[in-house]
Amino acid sequence: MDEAMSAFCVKAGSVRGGGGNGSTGTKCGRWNPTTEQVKVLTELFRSGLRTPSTDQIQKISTQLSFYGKIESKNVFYWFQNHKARERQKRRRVSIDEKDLFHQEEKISPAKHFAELNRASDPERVIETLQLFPINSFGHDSDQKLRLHVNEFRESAEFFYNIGTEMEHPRLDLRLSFL
Amino acid sequence: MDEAMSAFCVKAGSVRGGGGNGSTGTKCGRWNPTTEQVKVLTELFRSGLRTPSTDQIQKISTQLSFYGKIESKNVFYWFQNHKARERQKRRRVSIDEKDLFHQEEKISPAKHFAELNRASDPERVIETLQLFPINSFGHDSDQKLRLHVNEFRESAEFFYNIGTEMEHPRLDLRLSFL
DNA sequence: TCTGTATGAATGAACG
DNA sequence: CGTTCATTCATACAGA
Repeated sequence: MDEAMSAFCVKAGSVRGGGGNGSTGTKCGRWNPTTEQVKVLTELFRSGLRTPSTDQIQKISTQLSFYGKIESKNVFYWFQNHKARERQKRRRVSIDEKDLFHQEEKISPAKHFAELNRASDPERVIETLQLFPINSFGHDSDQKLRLHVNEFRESAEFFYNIGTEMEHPRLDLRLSFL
Repeated sequence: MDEAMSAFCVKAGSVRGGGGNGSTGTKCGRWNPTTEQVKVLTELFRSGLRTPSTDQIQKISTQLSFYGKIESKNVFYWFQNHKARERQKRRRVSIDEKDLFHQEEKISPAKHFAELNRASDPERVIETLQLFPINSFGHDSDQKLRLHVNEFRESAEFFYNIGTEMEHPRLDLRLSFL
């Protein structure tokens, strides 16, 4: 536990861009992204960006600051978390699906669809994302600014013996006291 | 926020395994554990299980699915919350105790006792709990098997160390699709 | 019906 | 990167 905990409050009132965020008073202490910020970040992620470089983080942060207070580390963490959670979720769901046949489907296909939908995100991960430069200040050097390609692997991983695969692992959860 | 807020449960409202579920028709929208499920989870927790591994979560989830609809993430969240709240409560109590010098019992002694009692669980936390080793289908190697793809060890450690002064090119992140 | 509380779910932050 | 912690949001449910 790092007990440093600076905790600087700031939170410019409720300047929050425009989206909802009606949630709370958004005190302070930790970054609370505006809907616009989330939107952009999500879109970048969906575009394939998973591990932005320091430069990219810097740029993204700068741009997002337009919508509200934000720091580089926020962007950094956002991507770390988003990526990690996408994987974690995928892992868990896929596991559940195998167990589904158990008592599955006596319910509307809608539900099944919903679950599948959530888990079926195209695995296409474009590690390289083109952050289109614009000549915002006229004298922009107009350089293409190609963001280097990160290695994308994701090969070896998951699917470790979930218990020798299938047929009900048949282990007893009915603890003695039940 | 999260665009994928799907999952309309429908909860066939019938399958409930062992009866119980005194709750109700349990519509859905969020997991509503049956009394049996809570019982098992609680017992596991009391046994010392605090942070089940992914494997354990799967197994627990599978077993609990007998009592009703449940997903891995539900188990995951359950332990996460339970642990956090126990900790939170404990902290609260200790704070209150110090507060006693100033406040001195505004609440009935009974209630206070109850809280203290509940929070005073032997700190012994068996982080690793042998999940019912019933010699079911045995070969559950239970190993972590974490493949550490060591690439760049710590290259991307944030800390906005923009390093070599590369003047950040003005590029626009306002994606066209926004 | 309204309100307070318990708890499921989500996520920012950070650790190992 | 996977995991864990802290805090907060959202909702089911009990009591008044």
